[in-house]
Amino acid sequence: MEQNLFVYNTLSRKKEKFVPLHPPLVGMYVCGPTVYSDVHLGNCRTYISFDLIFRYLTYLGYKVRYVRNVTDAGHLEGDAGDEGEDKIEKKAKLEHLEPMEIAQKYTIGFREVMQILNILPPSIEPTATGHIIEQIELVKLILQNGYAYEVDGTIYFDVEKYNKTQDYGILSRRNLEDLLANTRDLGGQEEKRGPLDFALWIKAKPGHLMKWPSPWGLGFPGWHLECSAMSNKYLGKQFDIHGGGLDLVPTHHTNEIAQNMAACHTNPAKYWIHTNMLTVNGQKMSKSLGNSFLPHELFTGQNSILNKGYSPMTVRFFILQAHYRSTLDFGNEAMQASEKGFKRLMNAFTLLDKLEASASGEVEIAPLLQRCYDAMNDDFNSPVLIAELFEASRIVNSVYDKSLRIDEKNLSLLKQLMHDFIVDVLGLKNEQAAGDDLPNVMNMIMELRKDAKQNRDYATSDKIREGLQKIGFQLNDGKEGMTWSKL
RNA sequence: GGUCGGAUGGCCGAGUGGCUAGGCAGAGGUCUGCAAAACCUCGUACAGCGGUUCGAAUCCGCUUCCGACCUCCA
Repeated sequence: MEQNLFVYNTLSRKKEKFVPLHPPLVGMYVCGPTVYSDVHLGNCRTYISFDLIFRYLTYLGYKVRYVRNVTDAGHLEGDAGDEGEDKIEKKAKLEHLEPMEIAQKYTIGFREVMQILNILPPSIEPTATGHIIEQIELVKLILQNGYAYEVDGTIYFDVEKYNKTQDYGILSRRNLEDLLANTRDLGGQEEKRGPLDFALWIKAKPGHLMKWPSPWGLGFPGWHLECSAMSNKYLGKQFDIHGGGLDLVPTHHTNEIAQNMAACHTNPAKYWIHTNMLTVNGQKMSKSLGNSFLPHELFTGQNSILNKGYSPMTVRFFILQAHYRSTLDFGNEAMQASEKGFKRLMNAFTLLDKLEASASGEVEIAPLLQRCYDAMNDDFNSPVLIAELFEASRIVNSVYDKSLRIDEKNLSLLKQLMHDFIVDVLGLKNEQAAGDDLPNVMNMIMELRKDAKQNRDYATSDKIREGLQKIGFQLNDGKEGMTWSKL
């Protein structure tokens, strides 16, 4: 179909034409959450962005295998190599639970949030603990190829040796000298040959709960290893897209590339895609800064920085109104703007079914449709797509008001356009989820009000309208009769 | 401190050499019993200072401010 998709590649820092390695198949790997706490809204932004990408690629007809992992072991507090405590294990000790109980709890919570935000499940959602064998095999391979060394049951990746033949900073565009010059002395790392070396496999200390037997004794895998092992297993040595948050570039993805290069002699992904951060007052949303909040708090409005709650689709719409590579600043004013805008869009989308075609028309939808494609083909530019959908909404409203005529052919094209891009590509859905009987009941009430109006009994007609308003329904008098919507 | 990125109208946000998105808020109008919605019109914004150019918000340089990464972070 449309073969003019351009994708921004972090490797080249340019937009590149998207050409899959094995069309029509597309392999995409996205770094998922570490399940030791609730995901906050900033995390959600990344998964919404990749959901958009997944949806659009699928819409274009590609057969996408989308792998998004769940990290349930190996992610340490402070990346001091082997000195930090496993995040999940730490939490488990605090709450007197099994580590796997922690992982289970937050995995379920994560999936719930994903579903509420209408984020499609990936094709495969592998866990680190489910792939210990694959990770051990990968460590063996890296050792064999001479890019790692063992110190008392812990295996380190030798960054400086790797950089002699490869470019360690290929993704982050930093050279080794600069990196070395800026390394902090964190102490407790005397085992390592170089300050940048990172652990592939870590010896379990006495009392460590999550550990597995390996050729080097009881231990557990390092954080970066799982993604290399699992992407390799499910997508092959080389696949099309590897993604994640921008903050993963300098460490996690840099080390991932080094691991794959050392083991398989190839950069795992052709296109590296990174999503930008969600900010609050210009600052990155993060747990440590204390400016993060949970999706649930946003939906209910129960957080001091929120002046009210916003529906999940409003949140999704808000996020899609910015391009994934730009920072997006969160604010109550911006949320309210999105809430109204989203309502407007969905209102027009609903009205679409009531439109009547004329024998001849004054609008051509084809150019508008092309602009929708153009927007998405330009590195998944959802804000521009949304602007075009508002243009479509204007057409819908004008036709509904009889100030514009549309013929049969263009009307059906318009219907297809709005459905495809709103529902399939943007993944938005109408939340006015009317119960089965509600439309009939509302029609009945509107009949009564119509009669009252015809009898010039405005006291009654206003009473009906105001009464409905109080319980959350808005009546709108139009030329073509009354419509209603949920407030 | 090092590396990188950004500064767009009241707010959020596209764009990136000429045709100056979009949403929200605001002003005026049409419609309406009144509202609401919808439609039409409007505000002529691109941190500052230089430079390149017929022409720059868009390219180059400098300055100021902000942020990200270098500790874990989507």
